[in-house]
Amino acid sequence: MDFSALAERLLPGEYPALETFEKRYPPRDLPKNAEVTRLAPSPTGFIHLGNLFVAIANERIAHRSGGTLYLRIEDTDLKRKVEGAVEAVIAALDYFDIRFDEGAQIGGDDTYAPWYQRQRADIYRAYAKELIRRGRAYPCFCTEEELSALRAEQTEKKEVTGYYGKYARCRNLSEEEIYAALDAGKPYVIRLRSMGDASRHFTFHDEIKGEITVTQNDQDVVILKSDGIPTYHFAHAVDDHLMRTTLVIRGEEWLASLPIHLELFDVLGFRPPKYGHNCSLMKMDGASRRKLSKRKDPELSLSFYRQEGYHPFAVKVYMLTLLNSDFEEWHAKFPDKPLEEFPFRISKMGKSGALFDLDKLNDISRTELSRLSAEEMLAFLRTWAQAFGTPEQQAYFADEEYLLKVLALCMGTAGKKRRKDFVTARQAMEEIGYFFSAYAQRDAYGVDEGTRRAILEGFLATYDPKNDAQVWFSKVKELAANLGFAAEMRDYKADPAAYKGSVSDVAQVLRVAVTGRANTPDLWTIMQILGEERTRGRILAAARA
RNA sequence: GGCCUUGUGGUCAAGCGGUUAAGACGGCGCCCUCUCACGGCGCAAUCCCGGGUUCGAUUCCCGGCAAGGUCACCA
Repeated sequence: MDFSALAERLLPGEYPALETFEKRYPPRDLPKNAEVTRLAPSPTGFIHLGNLFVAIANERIAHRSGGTLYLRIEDTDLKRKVEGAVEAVIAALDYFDIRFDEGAQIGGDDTYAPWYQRQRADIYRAYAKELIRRGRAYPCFCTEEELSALRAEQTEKKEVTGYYGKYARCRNLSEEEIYAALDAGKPYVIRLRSMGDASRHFTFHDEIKGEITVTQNDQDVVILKSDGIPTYHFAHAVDDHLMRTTLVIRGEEWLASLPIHLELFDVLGFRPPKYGHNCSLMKMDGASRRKLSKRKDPELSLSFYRQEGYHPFAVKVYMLTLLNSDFEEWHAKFPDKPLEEFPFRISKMGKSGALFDLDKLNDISRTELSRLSAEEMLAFLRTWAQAFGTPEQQAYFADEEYLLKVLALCMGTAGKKRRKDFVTARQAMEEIGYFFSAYAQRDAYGVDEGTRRAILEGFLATYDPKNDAQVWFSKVKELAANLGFAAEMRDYKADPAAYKGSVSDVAQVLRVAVTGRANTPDLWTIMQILGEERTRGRILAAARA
């Protein structure tokens, strides 16, 4: 068969010689061990936690090694295209400090552009044409129906499904048959003529998984779809070669198609990049674990963390904790060092899928937020409240001096003991609500009505906002003693039966009256912040209730 | 079902032939204490199963089993 003629018929016209691509996209001039990595999302605009997970790994490795991270858009499937998606992806990653050096909408070095695969159609076709010329690719006229019938037949016979070997009908079409089909205007795809044997295994070194056993590919995969646009597999081989990617870190769902990619690199005469297949994030679903799914799990969406008000830094710390097993220890040891200084290593990445643990994230969030100054916290809360807070919460920012005092109390004084009251911005805003408005909740006073009134009225009788904490508390103790409560905790503990309760019960009544809560930070300070008028008002109201 | 990957407490995990099998989260208890939070101390809880190899296996080998992934003109 005259393959050159066939190639001309299938992909007519002049295409650049393949060497011109090699010249146009020369090897990169980078330091010895620098890695070139990339993120290659499809333009759905939806970027989830799993993407972030892989993105952080790619970013860290590229930049730790003095290499390059670029953004390529895999828009070969029109159905996935969403307007504004690329900007959304860039913004979402930027929120977590992931910056690209070049790529779609980045504006860096554009030597390796275009970054949208649709704009590279001619490049893929040039390579496909060459493959046809060499007899390593061929047109396939099978229809979708025929293909699914084939699949059904294979399933029935318990054989491996797919287009391969004797099942690859169009692989051995005669010249006459091909041209007849072409003349009849039948639609077709271009398939790879695989030379592999699926019964043969070889070992492959994966940067994350180590030595793995892989079978050869024998599938005659589609490389050019009927619209002349390449499939992922083909575009991956061509682009990652031409864009001079050195390391591909991707989700382990790609591991199964690795043999295809390796054969493609081989038939194209390219040297494949190094690969690292990253385990995916899992979630507990009943008794079994499964991959996080965007339909079922709101916490997979990055917008979830924004809406809840998780600090991006905390999310990043958590991701890093899962990504590199020794990160947590390093971060605990050097909490003030920038994350960029952590010696991130691909060899430290885990081999098995980690279960996403919200408890752990919350703990990290608490710790990271507690490290913020009150001013930083305020700025963080303000940004969140503007987008997601209630109008009432937004009004908290009218008096920032007051808010600052509240935050300083809830976070502890810098340098001294830190509190960890805040997990997320949303929760923090709710937490401090009682400083601003009549609290919605009212926890139990823990004493009978008469006692409550006696405590409240007794407190009011000697309350003086000018008293310092010591004096204030000694008055509370005195009040406790007068009403039959133990003024000292140890007295109470020594002989509980001798008292109605302890000073803590008295304080509890005051606390609930003023804040509505059984648990708050230091009560004296709360009264100081609220001021005399509000404090008296609340206690009075509680005494009369 | 075929193929691939993975299997250390509830979760994340150190570990690489000999350990009282780290640490963190969560749980529980105690201390501190006006409550909470912080902090400190402590407790419970783990090497998937069966065979080998070896003086000795969590660690190496083989076989099960379980879980996950994948089998498109989607990426």
